[in-house]
Amino acid sequence: MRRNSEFNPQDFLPYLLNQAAEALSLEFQRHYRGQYGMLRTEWRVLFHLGCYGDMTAKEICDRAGLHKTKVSRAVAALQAKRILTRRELERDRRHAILQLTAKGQRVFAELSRAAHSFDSEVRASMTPEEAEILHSCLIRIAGFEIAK
Amino acid sequence: MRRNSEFNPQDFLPYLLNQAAEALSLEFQRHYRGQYGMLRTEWRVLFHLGCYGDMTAKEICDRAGLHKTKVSRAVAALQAKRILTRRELERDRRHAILQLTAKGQRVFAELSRAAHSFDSEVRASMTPEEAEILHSCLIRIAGFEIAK
DNA sequence: AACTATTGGTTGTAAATGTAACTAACAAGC
DNA sequence: GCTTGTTAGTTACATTTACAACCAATAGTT
Repeated sequence: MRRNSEFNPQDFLPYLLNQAAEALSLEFQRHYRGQYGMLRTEWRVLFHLGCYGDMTAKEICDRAGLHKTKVSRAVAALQAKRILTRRELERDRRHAILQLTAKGQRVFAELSRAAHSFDSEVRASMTPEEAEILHSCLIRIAGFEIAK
Repeated sequence: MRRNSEFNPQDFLPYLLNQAAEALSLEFQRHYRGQYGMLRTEWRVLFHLGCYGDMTAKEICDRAGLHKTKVSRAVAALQAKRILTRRELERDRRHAILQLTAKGQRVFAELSRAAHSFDSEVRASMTPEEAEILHSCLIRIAGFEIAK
């Protein structure tokens, strides 16, 4: 059995990051998925609207680093689920402001609470210093900016 | 414009982790993708065989936390590309040991070098202490263990 | 006004993925 | 030997995603 001791997948940051992201997402999905049968992208859109307030699909794309087709379909799905509504601007009829419905806001509030408590749970397994460093490193790495 | 100041997507670890992972993967893809037209899963399988030596598909699944169908398809693709061969065990004909070909080893060596230098590049943007903490946190988080 | 470019967004289609059902080889109990 | 169970791996199908082509509204140029 050949063996290459020089390098280990766990030492390769993109790989490790992927594993960690997947594990954590999966873990969290047990909290929210199934609840409303929503897709990850739909959650993201909801989340952005909830956190930052009404905005156009384009703005969501830019902020979340999502492709416009993904957002387009997520918005359509959320609209069908009565989570959000679109209001066309008469100033420029290409734009449409997306806005959470009352139901959407309820769902967001619930999700946001779940996310918050999940986060503190994870953080509880680290020292404050570790949490701080992890956070800042990830922010920096994420800042490589997915331009799509 | 409504605004929820309590919570910010960037503070939600699964989200941030995802963003970071995606950004870094995308960045690295410029180094390896296109070169051989390999899919991420294929790259992973290759990587595991290269790092840990010959093994069965099952072992790759366990080690890499990948579903068997994914591995199955990746192996078929890699076989078609003459990156690896399968040798059935006569002891138990359900198993087949996967083994990199000479070409596979060349490709692995090349990618491994690229991965290594990419990694040091990323690490160069942090202090050794940060790198150490980031690594250990991610290992711990990834350890939530994707059982699939 | 007419012509082109750009922007916001959607749709069509092919590739990738997840899930479940399946096959084949072996193992264990009777 | 025959039934039942388990394991390694594949296949089939439905869902998701990526990518490109597209459309409609506006901006910019002549």
